[in-house]
Amino acid sequence: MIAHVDMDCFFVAVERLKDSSLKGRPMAVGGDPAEGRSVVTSASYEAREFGVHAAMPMAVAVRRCPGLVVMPPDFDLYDQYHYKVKEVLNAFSPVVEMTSIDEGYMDLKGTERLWGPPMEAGERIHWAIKQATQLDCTIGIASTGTTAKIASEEAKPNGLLCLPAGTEAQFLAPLSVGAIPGVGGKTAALLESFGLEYIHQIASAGESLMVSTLGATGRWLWRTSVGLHERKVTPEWRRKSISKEVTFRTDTTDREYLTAVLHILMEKVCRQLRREKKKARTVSLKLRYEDFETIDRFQTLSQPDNRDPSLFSVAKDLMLSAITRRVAIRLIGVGLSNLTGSGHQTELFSEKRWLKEWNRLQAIDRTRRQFGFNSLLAGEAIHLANGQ
DNA sequence: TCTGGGGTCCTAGGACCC
DNA sequence: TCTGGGGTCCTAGGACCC
Repeated sequence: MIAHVDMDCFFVAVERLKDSSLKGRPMAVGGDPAEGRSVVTSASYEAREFGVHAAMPMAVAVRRCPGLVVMPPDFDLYDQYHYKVKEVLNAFSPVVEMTSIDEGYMDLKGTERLWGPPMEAGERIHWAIKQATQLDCTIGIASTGTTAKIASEEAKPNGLLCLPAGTEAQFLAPLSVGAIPGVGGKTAALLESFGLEYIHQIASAGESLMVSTLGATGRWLWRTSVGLHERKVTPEWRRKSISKEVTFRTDTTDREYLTAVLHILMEKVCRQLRREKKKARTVSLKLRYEDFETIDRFQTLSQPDNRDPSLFSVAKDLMLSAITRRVAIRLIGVGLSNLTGSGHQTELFSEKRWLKEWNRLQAIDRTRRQFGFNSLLAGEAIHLANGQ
């Protein structure tokens, strides 16, 4: 059996540990509404009663819920609690996969002798998390990870739902298709256009009909609908990309400004790349125009690299050729993917210049760790750091 | 009402190779 | 004249998740 553990209103709950006067009040974690262009990251149940939910523009949230308390996110603290939760889960099973900051899967196979049957294990885990963090969570347990996740969603908040093997389809039947992880608004609307509104309707449509109309998507939808879709629990997660993006307070057409911001973003992304001892072969650039049209441009290099100057020049060229419209830009982002372990063995010996450059960047990274990011900024980024 | 930032995965077409 | 089939890599776009 697989357990899915999901922390309840995670960010809000952690904020309330810091400041207990926030308990019982409608609150949200997210950007300051006065700063504009921010969004709700996490909303308390009290705020949800006013129609406030995650991803809602903060300006709208404040309008809907006068008196909403807004706290800025404190990701370092959330990270600490994330690790506490992970430690608890690891004490119960060797096969644990945290899939985000506030949820994870664990395989309960072989834990019965220690922790009892699934329901009992679930109770112990629930209690242990509360002891270790003072936080509430909800646990779903089922024969597959996907069904377990749906179960935990249904059991919120502070719940525990264990589906005995064989009862999955019966549990899933009355739920709407949107309860399936991976089915968002667009897919739900598409399914509805076929007359598929509830999970049991997908189940009774049959596998072959689902496959013939929706291909591979139809297959996993059908398998999910009858509780057969497997989701493996894979403990070692490996990051596949690193990216940074910013939305401007005011849209801009100024290419020098865009270039300078791009430079800062690339420095940050490269710093993280080197910290993780990796190299990247693909550089990506993202732009969002003021009308929300969003484009991506990619370039894959023949050799992986981790130095900002060369990666920046690729990103800059991508940006200059990507800007084709005369519309102002609201967001710029840069990403690195096709990551490999830094594997600098060959170059290290064959190319002295490369080695020198690498050592220089290492020194810069060290300085920044000590004195903060803005203590060193190269060329095009400098005027921004000087408080423009 | 006016839309963040960090990610993953899927699809589809074109290039290229055998 | 009409023209395979499969595999892999790359790019662009989109959906989705927290």
